[in-house]
Amino acid sequence: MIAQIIVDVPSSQTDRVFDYLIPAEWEGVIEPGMRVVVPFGPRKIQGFVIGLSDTTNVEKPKPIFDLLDATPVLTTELLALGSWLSEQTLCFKVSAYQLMIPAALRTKVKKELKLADELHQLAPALQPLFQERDVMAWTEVIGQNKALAKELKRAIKAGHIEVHYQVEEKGRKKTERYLQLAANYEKLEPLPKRALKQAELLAFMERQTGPLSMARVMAEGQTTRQTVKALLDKGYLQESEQEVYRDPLAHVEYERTEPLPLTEKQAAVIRPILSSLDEERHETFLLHGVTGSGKTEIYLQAIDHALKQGKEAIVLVPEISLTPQMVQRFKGRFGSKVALLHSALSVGEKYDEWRKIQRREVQVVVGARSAMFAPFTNVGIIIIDEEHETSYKQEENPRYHARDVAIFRGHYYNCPVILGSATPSLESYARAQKQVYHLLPLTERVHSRAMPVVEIVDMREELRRGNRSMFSVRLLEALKDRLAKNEQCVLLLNRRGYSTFVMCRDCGYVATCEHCDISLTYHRSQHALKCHYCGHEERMPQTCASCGSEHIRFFGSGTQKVEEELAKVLPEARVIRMDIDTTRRKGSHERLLSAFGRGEADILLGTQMVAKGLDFPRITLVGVLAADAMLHIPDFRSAERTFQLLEQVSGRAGRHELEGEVVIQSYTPEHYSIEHVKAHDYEHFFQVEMGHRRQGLYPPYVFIVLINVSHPEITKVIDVTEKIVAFLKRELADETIVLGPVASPLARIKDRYRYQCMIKYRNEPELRQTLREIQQHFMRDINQGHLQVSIDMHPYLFA
DNA sequence: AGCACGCCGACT
DNA sequence: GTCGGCGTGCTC
Repeated sequence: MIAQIIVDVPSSQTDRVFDYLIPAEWEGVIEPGMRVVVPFGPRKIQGFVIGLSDTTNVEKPKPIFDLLDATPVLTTELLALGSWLSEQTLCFKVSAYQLMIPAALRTKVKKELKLADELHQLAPALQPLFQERDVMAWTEVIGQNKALAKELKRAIKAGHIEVHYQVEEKGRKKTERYLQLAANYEKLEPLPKRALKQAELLAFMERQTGPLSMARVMAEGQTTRQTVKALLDKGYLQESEQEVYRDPLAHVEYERTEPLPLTEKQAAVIRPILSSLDEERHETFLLHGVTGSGKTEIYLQAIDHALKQGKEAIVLVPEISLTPQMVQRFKGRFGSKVALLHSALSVGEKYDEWRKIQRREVQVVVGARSAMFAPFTNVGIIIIDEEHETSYKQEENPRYHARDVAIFRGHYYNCPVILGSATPSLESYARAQKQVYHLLPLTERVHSRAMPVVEIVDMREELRRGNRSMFSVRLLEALKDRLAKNEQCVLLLNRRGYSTFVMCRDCGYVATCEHCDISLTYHRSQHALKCHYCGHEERMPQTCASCGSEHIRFFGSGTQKVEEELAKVLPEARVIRMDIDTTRRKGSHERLLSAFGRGEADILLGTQMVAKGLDFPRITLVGVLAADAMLHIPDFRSAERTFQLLEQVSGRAGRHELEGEVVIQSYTPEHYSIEHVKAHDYEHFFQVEMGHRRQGLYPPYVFIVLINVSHPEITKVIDVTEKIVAFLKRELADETIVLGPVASPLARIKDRYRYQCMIKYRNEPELRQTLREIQQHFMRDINQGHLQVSIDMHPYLFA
């Protein structure tokens, strides 16, 4: 029997099937989707079995060396998905498969040296190495001593030392010690009279019905490790290891919730979803529901419907740790049927959640992007909440979008896919208009609550009137008003594209990174300058590096600065600040939010992270300090992102009985992305933005491919990019536009120069093949040189 | 990716 | 003469 294997060597030359012989004892045991260890050239490496066959063209296939899994880690469906994904995103097959398994299962190949002869046979220089042991890690010897390495090589050749390859898994299952009485404990010699503690423990154990974890024995039996050990040693107790799940939410209690009665509008929207479920028909729905319209309840009831059919559900939410309230709603409704997968979990915790899914111990997974690969086998419904969020696109290889994966799986299982958003991406909304997706509009808030009133303040006018502070008169008034009424406020400081850089006031010099062409960011806590791309760090300079002037200052406004200003103008206000600095520690996000929820602060001040998912009844004011910060980023989606952010954050106000108000400060209040927030008019914004896209030839009117080339030498980069552009112009259709080469917006990162070119096309059936040829053509340079060519079939980031 | 094989310069 | 530099090609 032959196993078809994708080896764990991410390179274009090994990106194909290799045939291996299945040893007789593993016939019928090895299945597609399992990981194995195989000999590959002189070494041993990991591989994924993707198929079985009776025949092979290989003359003398080598046998599989070892088996890593008892059950497949990849289902038949996931194997197909991986293959499709590698074609779509032009990544290696093995990279696609690695993506689908938890990090704890990734393996490392360890190279070991083993003494295979008598110690004295070895060259004298080598003997000290093997004095105490006969196996050692290759890394211990290599690289530190050239002469020694030479001797080693000779000894290996002579057969005195053998090289072994060990494939090792990174994560371990967590086990706990369990204790129980030994079967024959009554026949043992009685305990000595003075062993009072031991006698107590024995009595305690006699009262138990089954094995008890060590932790519980100590706590409930009021005893210590020494006492336990004494009884173990004497044979009264037996210990066993039991696997336990690391439960990230062990200490959290969830209140059980029941389905809420749906409003008429909600009922109208859920109907087509349920019939798609009942008819086992794949369909992609775009649920366009304004903030506060009750989208989540629709998700919950649709999932419930799928579960009742004995099926499973996958739910994606943007960076789940950011929305504890969302988690609460899922856990509250489905309890232990839910697994959570998000980036705040440790490697081990993620592995445990993944295994719950794999063993069918849960039926619902709620998670971030990668949760879309949950190894379910009977998916009934797939939901992507806040579908416009850019975090659903992975910005490293494999550059995939979770939405595309969702639709693949939806097709496979003939089940509905729901994309939900108050501000859908233009691509999705355009598809809904073309009836590719089924549009489900939900235009009213539940209980017909009013959308918050939006006021836009022109900050130029404010300046003309002599107000140089960062708060407009209107916003300050509103804040004071809420403080007086004991209501709560959210203040958003849009920091994206607006970092704190250091500039000389005399000559205009800006401190930049010496490895990257990008300005350094000032970090107050360490009084240092940092590069956000390579991590380079330097002290804040006293004088300008260019002209020597002492008038060097940092510009830009951080949340800390706003907090200080706030303390000056509203000293009585209690402020919670939420940004990268205050939420870095695990769980701090939840802590800050629940403190705010308990009313321990009046103002929640933060960056983008306060815009999403918050639902507190006492929030009646939302202030946006600089609405246009993001507008000037050179990205065709900047208007779309601005509108989305403003609309999202507006939605935090007045979600319950109290009415909400939004004050948006802007230097370009007439811009359509800001103006249309006023009437919460997505439809109009969409029309205007589509006009711009058509004019500039941007998605959804065309598809875009971004090719980024980087190399330490700028001449090489330009040369390669020019060749790529010339090739593409020759190969692709006349209507297709190839732009470039141009320097990337981040022209240098980590001492590598970066150039890019862009393809805009409508119809190119052979495109992926053409791009593969580029990868092949520069393979040599990529393999040995320092050339990198990255291809993004659907870019969201143009740096 | 590694690793071996193979062909040229500068050393004991 | 050999050691070791790295370009080239292969791994079932």
